[in-house]
Amino acid sequence: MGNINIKKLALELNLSTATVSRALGDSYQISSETKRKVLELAKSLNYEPNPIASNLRNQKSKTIAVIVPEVANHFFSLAINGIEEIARKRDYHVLIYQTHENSEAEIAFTLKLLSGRVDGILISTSSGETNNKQHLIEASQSIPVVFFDRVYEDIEGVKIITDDYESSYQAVQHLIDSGCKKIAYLLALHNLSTGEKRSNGYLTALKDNGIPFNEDFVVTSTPNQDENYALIKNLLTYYKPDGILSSIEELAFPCYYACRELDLNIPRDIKIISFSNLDCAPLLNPSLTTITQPAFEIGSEAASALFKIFDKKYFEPNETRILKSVLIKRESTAV
Amino acid sequence: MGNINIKKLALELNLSTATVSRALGDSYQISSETKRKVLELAKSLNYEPNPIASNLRNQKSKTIAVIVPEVANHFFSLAINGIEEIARKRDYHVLIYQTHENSEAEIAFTLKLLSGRVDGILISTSSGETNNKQHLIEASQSIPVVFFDRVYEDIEGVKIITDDYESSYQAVQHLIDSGCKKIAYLLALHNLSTGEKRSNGYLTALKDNGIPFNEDFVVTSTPNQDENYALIKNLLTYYKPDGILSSIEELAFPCYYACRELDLNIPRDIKIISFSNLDCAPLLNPSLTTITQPAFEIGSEAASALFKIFDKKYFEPNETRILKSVLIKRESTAV
DNA sequence: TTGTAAGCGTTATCAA
DNA sequence: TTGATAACGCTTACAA
Repeated sequence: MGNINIKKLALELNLSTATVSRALGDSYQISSETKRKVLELAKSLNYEPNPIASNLRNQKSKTIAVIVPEVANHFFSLAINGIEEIARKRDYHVLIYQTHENSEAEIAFTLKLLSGRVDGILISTSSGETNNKQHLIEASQSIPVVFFDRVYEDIEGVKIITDDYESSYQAVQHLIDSGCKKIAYLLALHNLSTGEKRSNGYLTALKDNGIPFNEDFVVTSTPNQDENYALIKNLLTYYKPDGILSSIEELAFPCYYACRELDLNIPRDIKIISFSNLDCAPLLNPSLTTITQPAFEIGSEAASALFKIFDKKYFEPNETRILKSVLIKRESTAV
Repeated sequence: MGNINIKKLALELNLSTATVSRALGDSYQISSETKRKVLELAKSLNYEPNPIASNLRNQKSKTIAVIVPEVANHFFSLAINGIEEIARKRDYHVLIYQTHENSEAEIAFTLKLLSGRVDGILISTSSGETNNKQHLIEASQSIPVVFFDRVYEDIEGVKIITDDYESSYQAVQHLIDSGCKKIAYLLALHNLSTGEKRSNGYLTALKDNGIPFNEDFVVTSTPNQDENYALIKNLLTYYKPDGILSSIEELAFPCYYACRELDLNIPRDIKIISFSNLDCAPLLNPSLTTITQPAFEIGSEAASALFKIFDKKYFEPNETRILKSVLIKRESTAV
């Protein structure tokens, strides 16, 4: 089972471990006859090389780490799917770490990974309160790191993101075109460039349409879902917006529930758009207009970028790849 | 960064590597003065021990593997979430592998993992056509393995599952109680005990209610989503069931779409229940009656069981933990 | 074409 | 309380 190793193969065949190792590696130095014998015995004994020993010797782990806020989130699980598929093609292994939006956890994971456990890191940053980036800088100085979706623009590194500003702008424009005058914004990821761009899209679209900004219409989300629900209900009750743009998927459902409870009809009384990768969006009641990010592609692009770094050992330090999201108009913003 | 090791610390401090190692491990044999010096230098140089070397020496990887059909599936991503949380508490690392329901892939992953890369495996089996289990038997003979949700009952091993038979039975009973007479079953996982139990629940509930079984009402799902959609449309068009039980989440949406296209009203013309962990079920149009499995708990229970095996080095070879699913009645089965 | 031996970074045994 | 050394399983100069 697990405990058959090169030494035993060598002993059995009256060869040196070196020869066995080379035969297994299909080295040109070894006679085909020897290769045949070694391979035969290896197969018959179900020999599998110990990757840990080989990693130690080769100073690489054939493993990459993926650090995300949550696995159980449509966007991230799709991204992981994309990452895993690329890693599979290269025979790499994928370690998963969840931060639950906790910076401390993110820092701890990141630093622990810099000593050989992985050859590279793919990270979508947590949006915890403490705007701590030192660990990200250290990480990218020490091993290849690719940032995806949730990034800090001011950190040097390869980044795979989407056109957040444009998407957000376009969404607000769509709300305005559909007749909305009082557009609320559910703010999240505020300390990240990702969130900042989404906010800017909202603000600029308002301005370009001559709609004055009113901070009462901005709800800042919290890590607590109940609290978010209360905040949204409060927004709907006291400020009565006629349109909502939610900057993250997690806040779309609470909007629906709050509207139900307050007996507001979507889209008649209020129109809703959300950044979201929910595949049930078309089946909701009413179906939800979404800004949908190419989550799978973000993952596979990020992984590909990482492998490109492995291969070339050179890359533009600030290469950024921007993928396009799509605004899918559905009933929740119907006129 | 990555390349500071015990040897360098030892050199710097004029100590042996043994002493440094012991100091870092807080061994009782080391004077507190020495410990202080070592720890201080280690911290100042940002030293992190190389886990690969330590793994090789200790013959354990502090890593577990999770093998699932898909990451981007609500059930599995929740289960992974549960697994990750437990692993985190024990300072274990989690490797993810997706089989995409491909037995070949599952076999390859499993066998590759038996040579030291991981200390244990958590697996939810793929339901590929070839009913190949040899690799699972080999795996559990060689390292600790815990099976969850999708299992073969005839393989020895620790299993975490749900009450599939009862859930399925109860769902059909609910359909019958709601007035359905022609109940279709969307069959999946047929080669696994999991699927078999769900089928049996369906069959027995029909029998107990004096409803003759009609094989035209059973649709066997395929890996191809378009084909599944066509099969369901065909079922609805030609056999006109008045109730559907879907044995997997993936087939619930196609049912909704097919009903829309055929202008069938849910629940008036046809009632639908699905095994599902979709959190949008209550917001669908109409809201979907579901059998919801405790996905997160299945994951955390499975991980806990694995760690129990690590700890005790002993366990009942066929210990099975059965968690309860819940039938949540919603509009899709309203009378 | 094959063998010897060193070394990857740790840890544990044994001796001092 | 500390040090010398071997060993984990594999790969690769260097030698034969």
